[in-house]
Amino acid sequence: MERRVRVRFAPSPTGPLHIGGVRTALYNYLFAKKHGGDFLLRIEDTDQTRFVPGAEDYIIESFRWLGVNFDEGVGVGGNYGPYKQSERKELYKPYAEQLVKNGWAYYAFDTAEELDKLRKEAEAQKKTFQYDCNTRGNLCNSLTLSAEELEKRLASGETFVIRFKFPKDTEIEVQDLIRGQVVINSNLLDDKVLFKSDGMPTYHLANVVDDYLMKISHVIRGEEWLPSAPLHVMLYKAFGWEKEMPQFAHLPLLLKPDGNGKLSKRDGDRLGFPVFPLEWHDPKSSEISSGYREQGYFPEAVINILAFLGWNPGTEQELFSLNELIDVFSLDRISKSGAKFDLEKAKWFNHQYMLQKPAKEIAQLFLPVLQSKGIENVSSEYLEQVCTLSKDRVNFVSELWEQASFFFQAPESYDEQVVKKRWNETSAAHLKKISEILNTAAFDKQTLHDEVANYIQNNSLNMGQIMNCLRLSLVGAAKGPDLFEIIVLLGKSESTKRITKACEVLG
RNA sequence: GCCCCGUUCGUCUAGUUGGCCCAGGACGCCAGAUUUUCAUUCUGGAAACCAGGGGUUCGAAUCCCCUACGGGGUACCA
Repeated sequence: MERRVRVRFAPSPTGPLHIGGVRTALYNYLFAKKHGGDFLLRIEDTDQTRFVPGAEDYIIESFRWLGVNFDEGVGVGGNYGPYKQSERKELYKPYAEQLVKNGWAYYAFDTAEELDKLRKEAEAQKKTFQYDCNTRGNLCNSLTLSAEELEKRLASGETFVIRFKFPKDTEIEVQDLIRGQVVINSNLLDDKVLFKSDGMPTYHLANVVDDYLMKISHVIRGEEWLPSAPLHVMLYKAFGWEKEMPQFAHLPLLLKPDGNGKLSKRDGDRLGFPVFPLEWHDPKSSEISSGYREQGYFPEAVINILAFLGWNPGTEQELFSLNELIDVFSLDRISKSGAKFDLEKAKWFNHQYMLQKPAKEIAQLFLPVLQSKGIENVSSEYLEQVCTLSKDRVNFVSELWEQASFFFQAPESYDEQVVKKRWNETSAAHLKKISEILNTAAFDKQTLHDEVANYIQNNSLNMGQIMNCLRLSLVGAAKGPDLFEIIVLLGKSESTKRITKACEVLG
């Protein structure tokens, strides 16, 4: 029988979630929905020293904005809770001890300082110290201590960690849905700490135990986890959970757009694109990192951008809604190599959504911008029409002001380049005539166009010359949509007023 | 250092079983068209000899090996 698909996104709340994480979550979500399964949010806060206040809410808010919804987990509940590892704290130790009992793990009493020293010594000899099958026999642990000594130490409350005991000379196979089979020899692996001296499990233990208890069917996570996948596979074996072991899929990483290395938090503001879904105010440094939302990206665009960073549908279609992505998504179309973020393409995606979106929706988003510029009392119809005329010309709502401000305030100055090129001593006289036409002709786009064109033709004038002067007087620059659309929208009196003023100023 | 993963236009990538690929699409770039301007739009173009070198084969981007380069890991972080 097919197992029910259950996947999880399991971030640790150590700061804002970056887009690599968002993409991982997205792929999990798409996979779950594609197969009619469940998508859960589990918070992995086993490292108490790295906890950052606000990070958890940030994560939840990010996915709410993106429209990626969890079926279960922190913030939504479910039958397998709690979904925050710190709230499951008590549950892990028995599992670790079970492994000690059945010989798959052992207590270790070496202090962090002692191990540090060993590492430094090894380093001095250009070697690497590893706590493994070759060294554990010489260290302080339940494999080397006598039974009485061990008993004494445990009874006295001395702190310890529990380490996994890798068997010697074993080829460990990991089946990866993206990479195929990966094999590694156990002698190369170190005896990872499963349970820390502060009473918390490490990622490895908590992850495997929780995935098992939460009946996770597929683990889709970043490639940085591939090296520890053999450990996880062995843990399932050690617990006797081989049948319940999820399938693994390790995603390629998101790389810096320039240079080398994986995308980091710092890259965003350095290179002019956000690495976070939402703006993040660091509680400690009070540093602000920009977010897609605040930069004016549409959530649909961000989804689309991220989906295509490391995956593609194999067709030439590039624009997909979230639901369409669910339809066509599959893990075997994920590429193996890392992807660099392309800012230009990201803008293009946003532009595509700008084209698609109804003016009404854009108007809603533009309203706050107008208010910030002190523009009040604009009718929603007027605003909407401005958006209809202008939205195709920008990538972001925030650029709309630059493109369309003249619809709300008369030009204060006139682009000098254009003045120099187009305005001459006869311009004012002609514009006054055109102003008269505007006042007498039927006030619709087509009629106005024809009348003005007639005037220009009858007087053997240059179309470009006159039209550009007219535009200059209304807009103040050589930009904007169709001139007669502008005139009709601005209205008769405003248009003539602007023409008159331009004639006065420019002579 | 050691281990693992990867490598097709500047970027994202198609190319899954070797022949239809002297490699296709998209972004960006360049040119032209349209236009009263700017932008959109449309048309066209430059752009990867498939990391390099060896094989296997009648035939390889596609299979094998080596090298180089890139990335990840190597913590009582996730």
